[in-house]
Amino acid sequence: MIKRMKGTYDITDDIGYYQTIEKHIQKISKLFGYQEIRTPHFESRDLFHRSVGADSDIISKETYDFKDRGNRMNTLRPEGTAGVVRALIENKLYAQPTVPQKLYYYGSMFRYERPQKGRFREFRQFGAEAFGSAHPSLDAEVIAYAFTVLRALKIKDVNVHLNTLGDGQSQTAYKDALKAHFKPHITTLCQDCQTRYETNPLRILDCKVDQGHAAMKTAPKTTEHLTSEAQKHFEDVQAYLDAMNIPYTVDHNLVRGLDYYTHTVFEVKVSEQLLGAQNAICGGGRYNDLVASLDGPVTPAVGFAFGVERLVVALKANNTPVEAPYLHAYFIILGAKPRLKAMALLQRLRLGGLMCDMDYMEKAIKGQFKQTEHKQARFVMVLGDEEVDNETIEVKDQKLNDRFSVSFNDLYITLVDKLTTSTTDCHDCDHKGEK
RNA sequence: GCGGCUGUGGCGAAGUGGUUAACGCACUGGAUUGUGGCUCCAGCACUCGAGGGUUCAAGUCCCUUCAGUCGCCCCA
Repeated sequence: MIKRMKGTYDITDDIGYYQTIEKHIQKISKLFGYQEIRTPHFESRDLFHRSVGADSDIISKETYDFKDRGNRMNTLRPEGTAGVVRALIENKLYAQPTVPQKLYYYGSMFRYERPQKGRFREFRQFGAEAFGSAHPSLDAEVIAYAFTVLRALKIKDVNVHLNTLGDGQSQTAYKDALKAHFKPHITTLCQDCQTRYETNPLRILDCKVDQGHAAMKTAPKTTEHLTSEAQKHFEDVQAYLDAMNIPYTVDHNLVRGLDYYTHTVFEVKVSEQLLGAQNAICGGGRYNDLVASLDGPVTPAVGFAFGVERLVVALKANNTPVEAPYLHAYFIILGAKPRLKAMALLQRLRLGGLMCDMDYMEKAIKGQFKQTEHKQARFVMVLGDEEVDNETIEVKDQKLNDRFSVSFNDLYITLVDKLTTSTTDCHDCDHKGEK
């Protein structure tokens, strides 16, 4: 038997969680004025090397690369920002009259990693990017946008961690200061931190092993090396967040793994109880230099990305109700002539907007009734020769535990009437009940 | 790339190296029934992730491998 590839999975019973998430994403994105963009699942390998950073873990050991028959080097996208930026430049979206350009995407990303809770090799991200404005109010809007999505999904216990990396000037000054600070302690740091010292000294700050190390407490803070503009930007972002009542905590140890961030960075975490080790559900920040570094015009930008699988885990732990399979009506068929009639009735009801189904297995009546339970049908009808001859059928209302007879002619209007006047609505469909 | 745990029918889950691999749910057929839902009867794994090995004998021991799961690194 051929099995699915490591780190992939089939969405079957959980489809309701994804549909719920997708529905809310579309709705909230419209509220914030963001338009969907769909870009390819694979891009030139160079794109990711130049955007995410060739030295980053994602590029150095996690990409799916393949050479195609034309000898082109392709890479399955490991994240969404690079492709969106490429599309912005290639399609000259930056020149469009609506500014800033506010875009969102939803789709699969690919990273070659060991799977664990909330982590897969093919996984989905929902992300947003806003281009063209360096104003701190846009940083705050993007964070509010992410926060509102979580609100809509009713995910509790979320915590927005906020930090600034400053502009390029601030970053080099800070990195130098960090290296100078840790240099005398280097031999007492953990193995990972010793390599981090060379590759990315910022990462030493959020090391779990050296958390309690004495040198950690006295380490210089990002804020101490900010230029005055960068400092002002960070304060303004916070002022806008305060004005919008978005809760956050400033976390000076927050650094991010992608190379392109400048100024604001943030992460949304949920409790570890819910998600385990991978409790960062959303990450993002400002990247003012990326568009230019990919040969576009100088274009400041800010964005975020959600891990959809992690949202699903959180939703489940939260017992958030999601859409479940449901039918308005089910026909139980007894014989060939009734089957013919049922097909005709079914088509009419379906065109009228009712979700209907019937037996196709020639099951015994007992088995057919079982199906009505599995498929959660509100109305159940038994269609035999007698019913066909009389053009009348008895309908069982499973919800109100009621039964009544109607002619075939009145069937549709009667069912619609019942669906729209019952005291409870009939799940998520076009026939909402009046409450 | 590294470490822990796990791998028995559609699902859950027993199984001190020794006859025909428990049981529950689900499913199928039948009895009963006011057209099912309760109850009763019957059926449903030549096989224990895969491949080797030890043994008279292996689901049970050993090795290899694959997969799942959780953690490290890193990230969503």
